[in-house]
Amino acid sequence: MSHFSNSLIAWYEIHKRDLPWRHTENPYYIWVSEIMLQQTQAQTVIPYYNRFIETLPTLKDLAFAEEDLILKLWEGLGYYSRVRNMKKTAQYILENYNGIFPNRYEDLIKLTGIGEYTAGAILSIAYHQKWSAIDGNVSRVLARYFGFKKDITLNTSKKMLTDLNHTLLEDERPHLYTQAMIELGATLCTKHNPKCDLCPVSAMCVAKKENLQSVLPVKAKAKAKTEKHFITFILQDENNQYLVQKVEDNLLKGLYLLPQVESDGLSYAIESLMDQGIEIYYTEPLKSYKHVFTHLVWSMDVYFGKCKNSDSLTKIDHFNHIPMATAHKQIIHKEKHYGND
DNA sequence: AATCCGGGGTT
DNA sequence: AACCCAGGATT
Repeated sequence: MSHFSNSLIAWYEIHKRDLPWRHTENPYYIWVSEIMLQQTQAQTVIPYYNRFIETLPTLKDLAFAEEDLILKLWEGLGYYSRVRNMKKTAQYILENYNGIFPNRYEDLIKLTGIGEYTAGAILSIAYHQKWSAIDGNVSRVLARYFGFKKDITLNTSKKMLTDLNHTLLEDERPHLYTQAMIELGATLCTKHNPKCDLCPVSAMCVAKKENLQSVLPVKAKAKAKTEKHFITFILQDENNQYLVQKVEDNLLKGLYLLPQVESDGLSYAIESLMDQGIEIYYTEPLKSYKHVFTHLVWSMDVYFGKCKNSDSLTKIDHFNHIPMATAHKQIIHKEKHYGND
């Protein structure tokens, strides 16, 4: 047992945040929390986690849930394939493991949506097994503590960081070690302005000693975003029902969007919708909006429109009951004087 | 190895 | 505006 993990865990037990998934070791709940926490801050996850396990308290409930329901529970969290993969994996565990969540790495790593980090997190946190779980927080702590100066996103670096982590990971309390490393990265060893004066392991930290906190970890720069321009409609038919379209492409798959056409001008957009059987006979310009994704920016000129009745798209009375993409949910909210919620 | 996949928060 | 977040799948 290392001095490092002793100091780290002692600090963790005093200063850890009270998070809902820390009141359970049920592997189903730990799994739900870990998937939600992928690329998502803990404070954002809390209300989503509570609502999700209240609505779907068992793995079997998730396996049998409708896709519109699970996407509605995920609405606004992003990376929607996470929850579609969870349903698929819940069905797989029900059929192949009799509904018992697997507890071996070679089984977990085969499950859709579970990678090296999440497998390690479930094994260490739910099953108290000695497995590394290297996320962004842990990478940053390790890179600083050991003075690791290579790009941490390289595959070779990930292996080296896993080895370094194993030199610190103790046998007896892997569940506390894993969460403590993450907690340290999330609350003290942050990207900007790390609180080294409060850190339980600052004495031997290379970054602290050499004043490299703002240099480490080294990471490649992100690619520039491309921009796409759309004509977007809040569209009502002659029964005053709104029209929406379910996404079938990968981006936002399974969610609903307002009808929109990638175009610079209104006339082309109206023609394009006409080709899909949507006959627009009135339009009125509203505002323009921007929505930023990870690798993409949508700029949208929004119009209110009226169209003849058609069976081409999905008709709804209001937008509250379907999983809407945030890019359009925010437009609906800002333009609510057009009768929608 | 590079790219895709969301949305919110911080600096 | 740039970067990050309890990352994983696909190509």
